[in-house]
Amino acid sequence: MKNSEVAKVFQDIADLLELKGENAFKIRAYQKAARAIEHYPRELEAMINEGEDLHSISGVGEAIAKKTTELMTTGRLGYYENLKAEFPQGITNLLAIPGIGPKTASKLSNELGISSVDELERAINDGRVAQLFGLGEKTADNILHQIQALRRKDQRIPIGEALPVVEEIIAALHTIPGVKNLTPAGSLRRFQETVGDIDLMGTADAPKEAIDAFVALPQVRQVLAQGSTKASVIVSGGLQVDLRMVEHDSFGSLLQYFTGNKQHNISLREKWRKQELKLSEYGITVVATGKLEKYATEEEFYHRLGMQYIPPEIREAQGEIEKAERGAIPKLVELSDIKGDLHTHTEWSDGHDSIEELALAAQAMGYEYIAITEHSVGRAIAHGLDVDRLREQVAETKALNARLSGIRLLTGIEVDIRADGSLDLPHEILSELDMVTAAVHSAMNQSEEKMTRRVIKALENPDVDMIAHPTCRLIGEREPVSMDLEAVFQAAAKYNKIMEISAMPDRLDLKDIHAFRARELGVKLAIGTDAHSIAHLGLMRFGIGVARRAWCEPQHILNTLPLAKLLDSLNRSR
DNA sequence: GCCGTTTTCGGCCCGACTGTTTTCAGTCG
Repeated sequence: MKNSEVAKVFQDIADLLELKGENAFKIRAYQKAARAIEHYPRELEAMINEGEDLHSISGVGEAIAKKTTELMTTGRLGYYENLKAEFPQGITNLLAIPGIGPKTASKLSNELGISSVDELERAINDGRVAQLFGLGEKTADNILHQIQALRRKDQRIPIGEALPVVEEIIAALHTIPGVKNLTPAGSLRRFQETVGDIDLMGTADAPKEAIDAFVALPQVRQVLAQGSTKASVIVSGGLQVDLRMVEHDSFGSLLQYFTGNKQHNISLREKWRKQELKLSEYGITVVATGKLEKYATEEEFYHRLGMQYIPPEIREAQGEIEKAERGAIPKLVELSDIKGDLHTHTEWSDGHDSIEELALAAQAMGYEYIAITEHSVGRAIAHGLDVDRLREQVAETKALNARLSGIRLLTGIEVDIRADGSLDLPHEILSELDMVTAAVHSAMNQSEEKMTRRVIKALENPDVDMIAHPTCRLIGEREPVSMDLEAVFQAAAKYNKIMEISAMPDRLDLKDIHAFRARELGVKLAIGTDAHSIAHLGLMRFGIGVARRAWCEPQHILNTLPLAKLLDSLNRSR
């Protein structure tokens, strides 16, 4: 059973306990454990099989460890089954509707016998919901809107789609006088792979007037809530944007408060509450005196607490708070550390631009090198190269190297790994290239055992330097292939091969927690954009986001190396 | 149910907005 499935069971238990009116801290314990398990970089199933202790996961104690083991070994959980039997089936679906919490869901179930979204919609339409004590016309109407919105949008959107939207809104808000410091917060700032909504922070001479101007922007389609310091709106495209404004001198505290993640903030507040300090978006309040200290920057905020600054991408309650107190937060890799792109396509296969155009664009970005890695012959649909065309293309690349200065083109290929683990181009040609990247593009539904053997066989092949987009997932579209990543990483470490972090926003593959684990195991990583056009070279920042979430420093990322060292590291001696 | 620089019990983050029960509970992030 996958970690994500276990996490879902504990989240469901938390929902049911809420409906039951259980102790709020017990509910929170289950929610916290569910999140911790979902984001844990190793599969719990393997840990249990190897007799490892689950208590090492923060938030998992004796009871939840025991329940996890029962779930993993028997496929079911008695406690969960009993709990479910106490409620009508499907009732937790009501909790997924914004505005409906446990109290409202219970009321709907107990007084109107509602246990599904469809039933709820009917009850609103015939007026029964508005008549309930404590609810009313307005509430019923809001719920109906939320149900309709829920059906329109498919939950979370990839960060690659959200970032351009927020950048457009920021540009629009900059036209409001007295507004400064506009910055996305929340999951977007932490570079999580998908975001549910957009949290936007800013400061203003007069926050309330800025909020009023915000809701009047032409992009705003619907105003969900509006107060003196915050507003929530739906913009065209259906995305929810929450704007929060404070006065300029509190910006650091505001940004810290709303960047999260939730557990990072809760841990921090709990810790300092014991020291009689209250942390909020307005600053730090000394409880004894009631004095509020304001912080204009996050750096000052963390330093006041005797901690190093913690980069947003690693604020995930994964030990970063303790490390920051010891001064042990590493210097994470940055976009400016990147010296080149190791995964690009040109018009020779399915790319848009010529080799020269791509080379000049890379040079303009300050890169020292890019690898040209077309598809191989097996990818007919991508106009993949056979031996003859690849030789021609390599000849053109080398000619360009002779002509261009300041940028080095590496000859390469993104060669298909066939279903049996062999490559679809022969050693003779692969051995002539600067760099060989191998990737799975077919037979993706193989069993975990087969797929693992297939990829490990490619790693064992001396011609291969790197595995591209290792799990082949497309966020929101295609599930990752079934593969024992732990075994693959161990093979990659053994043979000194590179695993790619694909910066393509709908891939981000390896994903954060997998890159984290690979780094722990000593696997070399590289960030590639998989650029199919010049514009795609700019996607590198998304790969940097993943690498930072995986606690990668420059030395963990191969394409931070200058050209000579990179060539040494590839060690192909040709 | 978890956890420990108050360590095996007694705590457990903080504030904003909405609608309605008009002083506050419910919900959200």
